Amino acid sequence: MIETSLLEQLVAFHDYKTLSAAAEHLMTSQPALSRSMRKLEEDFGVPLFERSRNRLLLNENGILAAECARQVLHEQETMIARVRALDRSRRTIAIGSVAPGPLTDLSPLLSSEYEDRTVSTELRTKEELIPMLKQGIFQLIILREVPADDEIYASPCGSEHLYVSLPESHSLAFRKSVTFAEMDGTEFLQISNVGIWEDIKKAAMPHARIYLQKDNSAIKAIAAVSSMATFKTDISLRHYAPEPGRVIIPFSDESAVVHFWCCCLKKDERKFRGWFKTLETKYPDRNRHD
Amino acid sequence: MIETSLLEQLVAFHDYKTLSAAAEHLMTSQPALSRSMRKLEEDFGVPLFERSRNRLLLNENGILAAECARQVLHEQETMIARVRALDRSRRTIAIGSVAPGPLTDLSPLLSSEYEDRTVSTELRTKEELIPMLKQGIFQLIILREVPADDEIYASPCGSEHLYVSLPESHSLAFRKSVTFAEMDGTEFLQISNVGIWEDIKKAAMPHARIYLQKDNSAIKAIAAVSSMATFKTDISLRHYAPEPGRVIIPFSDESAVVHFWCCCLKKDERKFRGWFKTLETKYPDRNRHD
DNA sequence: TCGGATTACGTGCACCGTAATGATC
DNA sequence: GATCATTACGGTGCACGTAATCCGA
Repeated sequence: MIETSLLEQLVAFHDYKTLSAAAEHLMTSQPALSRSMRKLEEDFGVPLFERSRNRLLLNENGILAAECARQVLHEQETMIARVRALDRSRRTIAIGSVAPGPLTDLSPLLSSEYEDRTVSTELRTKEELIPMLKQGIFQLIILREVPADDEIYASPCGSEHLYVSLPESHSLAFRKSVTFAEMDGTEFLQISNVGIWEDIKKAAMPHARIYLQKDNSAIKAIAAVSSMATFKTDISLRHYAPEPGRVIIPFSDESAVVHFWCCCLKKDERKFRGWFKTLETKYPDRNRHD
Repeated sequence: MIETSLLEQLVAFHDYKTLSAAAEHLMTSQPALSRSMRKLEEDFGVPLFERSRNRLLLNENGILAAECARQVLHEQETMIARVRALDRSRRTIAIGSVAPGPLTDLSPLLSSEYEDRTVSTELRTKEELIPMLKQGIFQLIILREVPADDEIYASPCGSEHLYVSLPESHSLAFRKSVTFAEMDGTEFLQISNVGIWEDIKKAAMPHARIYLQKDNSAIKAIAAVSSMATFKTDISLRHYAPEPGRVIIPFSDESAVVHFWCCCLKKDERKFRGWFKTLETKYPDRNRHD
């Protein structure tokens, strides 16, 4: 068998045409490279070069060998990349969700459940999440429902209730609750992407004007002092400090409450035994489906 | 990059399950292998093993690495085989022909033209020869005609005339020539495969009984003393001694004479410049087509 | 004379094997 | 006690770099 370093040197010689240029590029000496090429020829067992006194050229065999060597080296790199990628994936839990709320609640929990692994989160549509779960891109996904898929295990993981944040001066600021119908036509400022809430709001308040802003602290500050309505949820309220001079009012509509399910592949259920136990404790079954 | 020897050792460990067994198989020492596996881990940059105090196991990464390594090693072997095959092919000239006659004449000529290469010959049908020429399995082929193919160069390389060999006692033994019609229905003994002559004989003498024999010296001896007719050609007569007690009579039919063309790929024409010059000298043009 | 390959030569270190140690069954 | 991996240690070979040589443009 032929050592990888020799193949690299062959490829370098093929690319740089002279031993000296290749040697420089490889940060080695010309004689070392010259010897390597001899050894390579020895290992292949066939002549690879045409030698004149001060010129070394690849012959037909050598050209083929260099081309194949490049291929083999590429295969090796692929191998290394694959192993490293596997290792990385073994050290992280990737969780995808249709909404940011449950991630806010669950990712710290996940981190403490699996202390040696890092948790990465991503927002996606349900249509994207299921195939990505199957491909192993995500180990866990959070949906609004139990998917009709017998490869997938699901467990309830809480709910989220939509609120509106209004300046105290707003005409509805005194209310205990509001309806989507009452708020339809209002202008909202919204920070960042909110997944499925987008669709719910669009459906329930077709005339609302929602200004989506990137999650940028400057904009955030502006929103804090502006008189525009913004959205909150029970989850976000638990995690972030209330803004002074504003009142928080729940939407009373049924569609303002969403229940979530945390899913994994059935084949991975054992791996996440501990995690699902935690979920069951934290979110005692309303209507489990598993 | 990772040295090939380390990958081989990894694969051996994967196969043999313990360092000691793998070390024995690799004809090296246990400590050496232990160190190699550490180095391999270092090179991959990720853990490949689960180590207990006196047990070494591949982890998930390691298993993937071993599987990929096996693949890479296989690629390497393929590379080596390809280069060696190319070298071999560069050292031999493979010539295919529709008939054995021209090979008898030409292969010694080829050998002396290309002293450093070995000549290998094969009998095939025209339908097989042309694709095999294009695939590089043959560098030269001999056909009865100029192929209608603009990738192929052709040059005349002589002709062959069919004769019959009869015992002196035969009723036609006194003739200066015979016709296929006169010989139709005769029993012939024929040594070995003769390519296109087969078809010519079958077409011209549909009632002849030709007993094909393997090229076996015992049978040859029998043929020499038997009274059965056999075939000869001007080429075979030039190369092999006449058989005593027999007369050699040419077929006078037009189809008993065949002209041959030596062909190569146009792209190889330059490589065979010298050879075709030799042919042109030996077989001055009757009706060249190139 | 310069650029490039090879040969000559001395050196260092990387790897090897033996032996010892540690650990588990 | 047997088996297996790892650590320790001393020795050797091999591959390296420098320098010298040779050759061709």
